[in-house]
Amino acid sequence: MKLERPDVRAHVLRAALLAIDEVGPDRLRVRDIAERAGMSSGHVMYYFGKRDRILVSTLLLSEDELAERRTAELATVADPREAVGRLVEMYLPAGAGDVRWRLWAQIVARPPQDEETLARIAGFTGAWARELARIVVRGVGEGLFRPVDDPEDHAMRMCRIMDSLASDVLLGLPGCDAGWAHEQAMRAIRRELLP
Amino acid sequence: MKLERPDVRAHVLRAALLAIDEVGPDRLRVRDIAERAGMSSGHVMYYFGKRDRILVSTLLLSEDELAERRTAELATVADPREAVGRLVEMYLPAGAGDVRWRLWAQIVARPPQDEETLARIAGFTGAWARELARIVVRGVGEGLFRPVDDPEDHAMRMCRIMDSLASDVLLGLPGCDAGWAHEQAMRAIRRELLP
DNA sequence: TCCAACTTTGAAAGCCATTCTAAAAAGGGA
DNA sequence: TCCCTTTTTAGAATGGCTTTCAAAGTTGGA
Repeated sequence: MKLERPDVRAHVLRAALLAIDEVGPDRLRVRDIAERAGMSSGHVMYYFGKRDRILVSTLLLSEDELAERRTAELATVADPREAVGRLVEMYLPAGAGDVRWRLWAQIVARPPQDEETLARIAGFTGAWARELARIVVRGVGEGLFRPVDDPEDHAMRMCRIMDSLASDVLLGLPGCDAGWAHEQAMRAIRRELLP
Repeated sequence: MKLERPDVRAHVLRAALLAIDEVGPDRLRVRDIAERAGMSSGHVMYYFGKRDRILVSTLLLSEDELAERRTAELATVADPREAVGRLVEMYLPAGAGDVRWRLWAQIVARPPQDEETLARIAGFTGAWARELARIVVRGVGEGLFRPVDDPEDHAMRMCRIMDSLASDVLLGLPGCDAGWAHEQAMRAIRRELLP
């Protein structure tokens, strides 16, 4: 059986996700990926050209998948209050080793240059904010939340606060674990939504 | 003339700051620092042991110095409204290449393990928030700002929003330059302070 | 069946942090 | 001042990892 070019890429990215989970994106060697994908390092390079591009592509994949899971899962939550909690839980890192967030950290430390990738990255954060705004609007409509003057703006600010909380979790600052971050985020969000 | 041990370290860190400004913390080679400090690479390693520790120490130095400049400079600003603007300007990156922020990004991507360093890092962000809170309290006292229920909490949230804005600037997301970040930060802060 | 383009491998090149060796310089105590 | 010990310094050796390369293997179409 033979895999088409895009399939091989996807296969490599899954291997990368696995490998990153085990060794972390900073210590990740091309060989770690190649081993897990069952191919040679040179072969992986043939498909991606640069180690960095593997990381970026992996983040894009991971973020794409999470976005899908997000919309799917949030669709099943009727209560907006609960939906906010669920979104926050999905957005924030599950711990200091959270793959998705460690990838983000890596990308920020060494940002891609090409405009197209940057645009996609911006799109991700925008999508999260819009999703949150949608939930808030629904909650306001149902009289569960206090009206917000600009839901998009509010949502964006909340996502920004969560970004920073995530960063503290990743750093492993004393007392800053996943539960703490969730608590902090919820407090900030509730502050504006509940009187 | 002979430099004492701590002086040599400081000398190296200044060289590092210079070097980082020129090549960026990610591409920074130990040799880049050594050259600029007028010593051999081995010698630099003798003092720091690991390249990573140079980066961490450089961030700590840079952050210490900025904290000093901050308190010095803010003491000269009478109007709290102006002081807030000044603080925001000092906090946020001056551009995508901002040394201090690129160092932060590097540290988050590869966090130090030792508790003492982490505690110092946490201290920095705390100090920023306290400084902002102090200004806000003063402004409230003078009747310039709307009263805030918990100034520390407000300040921390604002700093978090700025962290995330900084990250967008560093990434070089389309439209996210230093001016944009300043504008966004000010809007978020004013939102709660001005009615 | 044969050719041209694409895949795949494993080794070579080159770069860099880190370690090591040995020389040089300081610092004291007699 | 003269040794001896400790610290500092330079520069070369090591080992690991990305990236490049050359050659062998496949595929698909003419």
